[in-house]
Amino acid sequence: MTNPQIAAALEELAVLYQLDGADRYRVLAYVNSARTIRSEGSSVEEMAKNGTVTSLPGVGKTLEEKIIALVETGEIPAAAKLKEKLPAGLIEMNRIPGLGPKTVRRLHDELDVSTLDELKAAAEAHEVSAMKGLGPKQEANIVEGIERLQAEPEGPERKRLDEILPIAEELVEILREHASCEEAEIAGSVRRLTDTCKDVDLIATSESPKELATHIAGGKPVASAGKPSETGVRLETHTGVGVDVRIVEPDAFGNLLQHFTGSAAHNERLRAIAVKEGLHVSENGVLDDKTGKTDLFKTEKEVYKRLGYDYIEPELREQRGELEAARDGKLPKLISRQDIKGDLHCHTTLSDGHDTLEEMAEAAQELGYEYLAITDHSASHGFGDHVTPDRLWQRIEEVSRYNEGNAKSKKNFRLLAGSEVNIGTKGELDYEDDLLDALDWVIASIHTSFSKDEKKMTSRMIAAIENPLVDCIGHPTGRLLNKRDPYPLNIGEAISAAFESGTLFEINSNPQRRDLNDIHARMAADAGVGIVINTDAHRAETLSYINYGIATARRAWLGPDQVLNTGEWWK
DNA sequence: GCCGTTTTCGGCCCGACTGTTTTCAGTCG
Repeated sequence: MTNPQIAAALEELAVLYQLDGADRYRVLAYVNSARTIRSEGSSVEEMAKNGTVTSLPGVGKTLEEKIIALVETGEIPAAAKLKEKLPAGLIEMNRIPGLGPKTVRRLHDELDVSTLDELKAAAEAHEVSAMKGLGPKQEANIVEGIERLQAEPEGPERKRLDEILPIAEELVEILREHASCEEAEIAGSVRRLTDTCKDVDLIATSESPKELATHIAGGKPVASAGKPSETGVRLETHTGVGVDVRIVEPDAFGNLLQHFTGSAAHNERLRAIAVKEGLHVSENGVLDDKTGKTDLFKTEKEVYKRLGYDYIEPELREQRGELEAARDGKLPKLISRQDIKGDLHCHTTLSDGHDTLEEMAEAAQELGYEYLAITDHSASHGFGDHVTPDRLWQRIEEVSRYNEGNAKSKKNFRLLAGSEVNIGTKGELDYEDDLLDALDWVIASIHTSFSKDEKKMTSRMIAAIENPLVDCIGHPTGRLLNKRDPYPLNIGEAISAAFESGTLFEINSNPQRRDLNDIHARMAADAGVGIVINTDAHRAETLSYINYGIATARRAWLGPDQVLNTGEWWK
């Protein structure tokens, strides 16, 4: 059972407890433990079985028991029991925006409704607005919410960062162009550069906030807008992205930016620690119990300093140890775009790429790189764009001639002859050893047979890792964001094997992949596995995807020393 | 349900908004 599956089961139990009227802090304990488990790199199932799961923060004796029952029997007894008592429809009702567990429970008890259809019928018969504390607006909201839920049962999909970032940047420019706008920034998960984002948070300072809110509401990308107010406005773009714009007075810009950048978990921990020191942190400032005074700060750096921390980069604010590190002066120096000296994974017209070897080389030099590995697909790629051994031998010659030409003109740039070879179902590669040996650089990737079980996939992967001719594993888990789950793989075992054999792992920068992800990349680097950040570009323009890979590396706490293509070509 | 330099019980982050109410509970981020 994967960590996200365990987390989902605990979240469901939290909702069930909530509907059952449990103490809110008990509910919170389940929500928090689910969050911890979701961002844990090691297998929580294994931790539960070997008795170490209580080492996770927020997981105690009771949760340990429940997790063990879950991984052994597939369900948590307490959840099964509550499900007998509370119809499944109640969990669905809880997903109606604006409707929480308290109201859902009252609707069930007082109107005897157990399904979405029954609730909708009751609302349409105006039974809801007849209840104490509920009125016509709630009733209309319920009908609308049910219709939306039935049309789109999964709820709105989170957008990938590359789909949402350009919109956020366009909107923040529209804020900045207004005369009354002093400062405007992207906040929220977009600023933390997460893989996917639910919506866009923008913050700004202005002496005429309502005017600024009205201005952004009339922006070109905006399809609809709520009522602009003194504190901001809520928008929806033509592409269906929700946008929250928050505006405050200029003096509190640092507090506001810190607050709305999140993550929620980071801020909750930050505030909990502050309370012990008599400080209360919010978007409106830092209140000191001793003096009764609230301090406002123009920059985030000052906010963190006031609370006793070094400045924490947004990508690190995920409640993964960054607060402790910032207090002890032990935050890592993160990698940045300027550190990257070359790209070690791209495709040309030889296989399925759009541009020629020369065009890719040209683009790499424009990015200031010193080297670029040409890694077209291998002999069994299929789709009519496989590369035969003969053709790859020729390609090695072409690369060599290109480099000779460059040497004459004294350019500090070279191409590397490489390949992205397929890992077969038993871990075998699809070129002969002498050809692989003649290449400068070999990436091995899994492109077929994703549905084998974890044991088979792991041993297949480890066979490739242990092959001395393999330099690097490409997109190691095979996921496609919002499209395809990672194949089953024991990442911990793969990391150990890679460390033993000196094989590198790739962070694939394609924004649909970002694979390794932040959690696994941090795990691999902590275990001493070398990381390379590649784009897997299939055309010259997409060499710029490197920024997404760097974002993942930063979220993984990586510095330039842990990423090999920050130095000159080493082989 | 978890946790501990306010320790084994009594706390547990913060504020805005909404819809319903005349002071607030519930929901959300």
